[in-house]
Amino acid sequence: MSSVTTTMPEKLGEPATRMRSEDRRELILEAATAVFGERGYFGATTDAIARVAGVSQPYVVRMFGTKETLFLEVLHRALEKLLSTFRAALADGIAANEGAEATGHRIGVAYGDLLSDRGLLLSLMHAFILGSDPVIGKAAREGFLEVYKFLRFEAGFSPAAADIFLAHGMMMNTMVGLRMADEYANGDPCAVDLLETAMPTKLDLLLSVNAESKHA
Amino acid sequence: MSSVTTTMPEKLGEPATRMRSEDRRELILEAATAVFGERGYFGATTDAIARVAGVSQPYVVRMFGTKETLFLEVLHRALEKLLSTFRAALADGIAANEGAEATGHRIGVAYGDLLSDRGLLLSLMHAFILGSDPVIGKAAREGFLEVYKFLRFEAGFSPAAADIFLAHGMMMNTMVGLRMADEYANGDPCAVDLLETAMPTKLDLLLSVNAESKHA
DNA sequence: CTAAGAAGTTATCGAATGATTACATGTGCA
DNA sequence: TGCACATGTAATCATTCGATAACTTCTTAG
Repeated sequence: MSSVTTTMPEKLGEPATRMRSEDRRELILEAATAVFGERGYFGATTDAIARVAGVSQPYVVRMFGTKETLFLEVLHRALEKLLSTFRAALADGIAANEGAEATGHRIGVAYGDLLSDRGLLLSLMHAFILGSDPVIGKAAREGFLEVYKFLRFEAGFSPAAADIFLAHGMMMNTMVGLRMADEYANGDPCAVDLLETAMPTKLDLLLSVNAESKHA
Repeated sequence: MSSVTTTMPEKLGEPATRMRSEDRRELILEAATAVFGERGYFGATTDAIARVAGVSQPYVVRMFGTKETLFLEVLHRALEKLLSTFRAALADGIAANEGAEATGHRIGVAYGDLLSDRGLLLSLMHAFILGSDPVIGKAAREGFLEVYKFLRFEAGFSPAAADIFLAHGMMMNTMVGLRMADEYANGDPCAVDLLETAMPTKLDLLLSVNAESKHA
């Protein structure tokens, strides 16, 4: 959930502090999500993931079998978290006895909250544009359709509403991936307009997350 | 412009037919656009690009110096073509004495036409989510802002209109990258809804392009 | 206490990749 | 014609990367 920098570096070389493999697994998945998010599937190395997670490279590989399997696991987790966040927002909206539109807005806000984890949304984005890959592409398509089906059949969005929602989601992801907030900080007035329009109510969050992950 | 498959394979091993280096350069850039689009900056190899272009791998590297320079050149060309296509549409709209809204729609149609080159839009997308890369990220941000400024200050879009336009563009790019049209062909009714809503009037084009690039 | 299993590491391997060098061949111009 | 340059290739190199093997150390059940 929190930034990767919370992980104690463990001074690699000295064995990492012992941990139940289940917990270590979570650390590695978190690290992998961050690294895959920054560099994509091919650009990320198991060694970089291992360093961020504070373990040795072979440990990462052995725990997940292959880099591809690890990526698929990251992708699966990201979609799971996305959908569970959406479902929670939907449940809140229903509990509050809101109309459909208010609940739709609530899910949009929930999406914005996911921005605090750059890696999560960017790993998804990277997967989404690797559709040609026989394995990753298949998983990405299925995942995307799962989200679409949630919007349509659980949240009650019309096709047009789902399209608009997803389009703005892709736009926000792109702003995050571009690190457009850097340009905002640099004072480009266009970047200001762009971000303020594309990320309503979420700009402060994006700026802080962006600054936080700057020392990578 | 046209598909990469139009390039004669040249039966590598036998020297490629002689050509002015300027023309060969275009062939390589076309091949690079396709390969970078499919696999991204890190996933694409200079060897794969060379094979598609019908030349040897060292030739590609020597002509552009480094893979990074080649990618930057591809990125630059893609943005140039995008903007020149938009400017042409804008000029047509002005010549036809249309209102602002009709011209906006015309530019949207022009964007749809760019879908016939998977590589072009997907290379852009790959660049857009590599914002953390010091070199590629910088170029990608500048390029995106250039497009934004065109919409605002040449085409006269409001910030909100530009946001919506770009959001739908990112959505269409994502559909292309996901090869969602495959799922369409597989008969998933949700994929049908999704694509028909996201790519109005462009579905037939997408499906044909997708099918054409299937034998990769 | 001790043996067995769990948690990690070091060492290393083979394949892939970007890059360099040296060489071959075609082409246009004095 | 012949030579200089442009267009290309083959051979090869050093790194990097994912993966495997073999070894160490901690923990815990009996």
